[in-house]
Amino acid sequence: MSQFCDVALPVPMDQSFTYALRGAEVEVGARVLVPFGGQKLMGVVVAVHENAPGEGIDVKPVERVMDEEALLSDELMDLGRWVAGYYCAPLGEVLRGMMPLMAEVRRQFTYRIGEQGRKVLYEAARGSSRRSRLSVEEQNQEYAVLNYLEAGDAVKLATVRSATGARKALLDAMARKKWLVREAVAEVRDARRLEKIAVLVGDTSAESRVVGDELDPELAAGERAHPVIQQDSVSEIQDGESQRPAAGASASRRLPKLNENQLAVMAELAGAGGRVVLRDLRERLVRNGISESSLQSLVKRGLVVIEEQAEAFHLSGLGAFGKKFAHEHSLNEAQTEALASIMAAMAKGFHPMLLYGVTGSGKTAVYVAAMQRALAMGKSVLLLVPEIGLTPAMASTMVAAFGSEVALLHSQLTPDERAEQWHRIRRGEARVVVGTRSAVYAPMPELGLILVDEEHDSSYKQEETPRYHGRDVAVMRAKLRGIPVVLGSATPSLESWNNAERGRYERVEMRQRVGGRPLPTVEMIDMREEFRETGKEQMFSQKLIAETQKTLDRGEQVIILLNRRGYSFVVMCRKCGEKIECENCAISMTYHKHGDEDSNGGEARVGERLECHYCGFKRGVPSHCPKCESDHLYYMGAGSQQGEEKLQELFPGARIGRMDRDTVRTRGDMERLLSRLHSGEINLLVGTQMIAKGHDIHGVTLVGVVGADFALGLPDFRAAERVFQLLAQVSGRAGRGELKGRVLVQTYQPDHYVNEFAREHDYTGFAAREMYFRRQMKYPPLAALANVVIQSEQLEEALDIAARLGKFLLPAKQEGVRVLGPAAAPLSRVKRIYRFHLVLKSERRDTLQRVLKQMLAWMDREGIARRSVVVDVDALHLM
DNA sequence: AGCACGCCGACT
DNA sequence: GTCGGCGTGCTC
Repeated sequence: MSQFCDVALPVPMDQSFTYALRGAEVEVGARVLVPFGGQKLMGVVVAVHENAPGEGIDVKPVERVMDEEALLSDELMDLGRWVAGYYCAPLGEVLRGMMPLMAEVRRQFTYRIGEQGRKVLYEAARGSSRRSRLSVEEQNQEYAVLNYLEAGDAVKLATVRSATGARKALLDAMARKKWLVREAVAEVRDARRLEKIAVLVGDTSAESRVVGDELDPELAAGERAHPVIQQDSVSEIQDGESQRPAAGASASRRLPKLNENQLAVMAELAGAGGRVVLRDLRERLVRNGISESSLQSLVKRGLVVIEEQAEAFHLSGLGAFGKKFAHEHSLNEAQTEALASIMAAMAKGFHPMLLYGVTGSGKTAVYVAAMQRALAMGKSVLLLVPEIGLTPAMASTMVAAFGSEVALLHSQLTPDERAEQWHRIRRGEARVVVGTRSAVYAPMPELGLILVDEEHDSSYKQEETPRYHGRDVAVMRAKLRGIPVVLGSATPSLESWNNAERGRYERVEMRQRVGGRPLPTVEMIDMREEFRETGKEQMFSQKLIAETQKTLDRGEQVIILLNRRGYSFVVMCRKCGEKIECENCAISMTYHKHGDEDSNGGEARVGERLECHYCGFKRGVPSHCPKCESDHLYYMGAGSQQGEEKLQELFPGARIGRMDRDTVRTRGDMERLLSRLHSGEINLLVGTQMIAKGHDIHGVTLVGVVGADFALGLPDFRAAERVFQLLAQVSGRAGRGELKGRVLVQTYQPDHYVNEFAREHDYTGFAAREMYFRRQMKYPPLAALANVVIQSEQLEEALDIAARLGKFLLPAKQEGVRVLGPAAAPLSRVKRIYRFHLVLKSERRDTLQRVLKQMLAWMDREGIARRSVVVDVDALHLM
């Protein structure tokens, strides 16, 4: 039995902490609750050993072992260590992000009366009053608290508050002046939601907990007709409290005479397989005119027991598209070949593949087929998707194909639901996991295949510590497990493309659309020429307007991409040239004309406003320039809201819908909008890049692209790649049905290579051209890159740290690390925080990593707070 | 990060 | 003399 364990805690420090076990047993990968600097924290055991830490360290005991066996497998622990090392993030923070079980620990405080408090109370009783600056009510409250705690027990915050009405701040203030003693406690609870089910006796499952007294309060107080089983074989969460199994269930089996209603209840239960969720059963009984007392009698007689089990997971709103996917889908030749390659890889151990398939080539069908094969081989499968909420069709396809074997992990789950799914997966109940970024850590037994859909999508990158890339973690997980990983995309990231070119990934191509449908033709509309001809700055060109009209007249559908939210994204004063910026950010505010929260059939109409798209700050629309008082305010730059308005004017007969973050907030919004598109209720859709995401709407034959080349001017080495991806993806929405599609791209730079390659659907050509630029400039994927962002609310502090880091990094240049900056970040101030940055590039990733680690260690020594320096390894953008 | 401790200025 | 604000440094 070991004496000590090292624990990784969710604090921004690159070290673990040693605790005494005092006889407790614990495995690496288990969670423990430990005291830490006046708090109680949940951490993960990273080592168990006999080595007492050095002199002067006051080793404290582990307060509680939360898991008897490892919650995180060796594989996931290794993955966590890799993520921490690669992304220069503290292991404890990485591990916290790997298990969404924080809902199971509630941090709390208790308060009890201190010596000083007793003295105060004693003096008050003798009539002497104290001087205080507090209000009379607050003083009274203080005395109420002292009175309440007089017995000396430690009482939870919530209890003190409900008894005396004292706020937390008041209690903390009392603790500070030593009237009270404050202590951190942490409550552990099971996050699984439980539901009651009625079970025909003889059908009890070991996983359930019988609570038979729920239906009849008298029964609970009096004699029980059957023994109560307290059986909980699921041991992830040890309550630590008494939960021992009682004697087995020997249900009394005198067969009494049952009346008609009771027999009906029995029949109903039997007909449903002997187990029915109580809520549903009650509903059915009511419908059949059977009173609940019949059920109660059966419970009393021990013929039916009420158990609790973890509630079945719920899939909301998947009905709309659920039927689309046939189980036995016939694959075409390219799909069959792709499937064969994946299946061949299953025998090879670690084997990364790039599935490059043009839009509409049927990648999803290949995924499903591969997943079914893997399941048949007894393996479980992980499918990562960018954002489930944005592509409900993917979710419903998976549910249609895999039913209750699938667990969906998406951002809209509550912490409890997330924990519940996590346990379900770990128990092996869900052998198919479909989820966003963090699902890459799903605790899957027998994981045999990982698929990453739309692997180029930027939502795979976490934009806070640990700043990992879900796709890259997926590849590393596959490597650690020795299994294949498939990265699918119509527009692969240059990283993955490069890996395929170098032979590190097997490349599998699907160059044809399913059903032999052609890719749409893509035409550029030169907006410079348009301006010369019309002399006006128009949002939509004559040609796009004419073609839209024709398409609508033919009864077909049109999608128009306008990749900016709001009405106008710059408000400028014509007299002094001042642009209205956010108070908190160095960013132009966007004008929203009547903030229509729900223009797609909704009611809410908020007044017009200016909005900052970075921090969310909103303000009213000024009538005068805030700087020079002139009233010549000028609204520039059209967003989707204005696009919708203009289209309404141009096509009064069209049935227009809008898809952007203002109109689509939840998955439900998205589903409703898509279903109106599918039904043809909407025939003209305008929106931001959301509309480019994998939607499969057969009636769309024309796609218009407005102002996409604006992004080419951004100070970002990936700008061209982003625009190409956007053009290719949105083009992919056209011509998915019987009729051929057409794409019209309005641009001021028709000769830009992005536009030229996009016109020809030539991803390969684009990649080669772009790779040349990256090679010359030593940008990824031909160099490893890290963005080091210095941030502080104080400008001087930010400048100072930036300068010191710059100086520290000077010698790194000798090691072949290029250091750009320090310089103001392109977003020089966000949410009141000033931002500077340094960009580090190196052809050797290990060198870059070493330099970053040295820098972080040096910062520790220098006392530079880690929160003021963000290290973003493989940054997707340098803003 | 979050928290305790300690120094200082403000106010009774 | 007392209170509370905030900067500093530590957490096994």
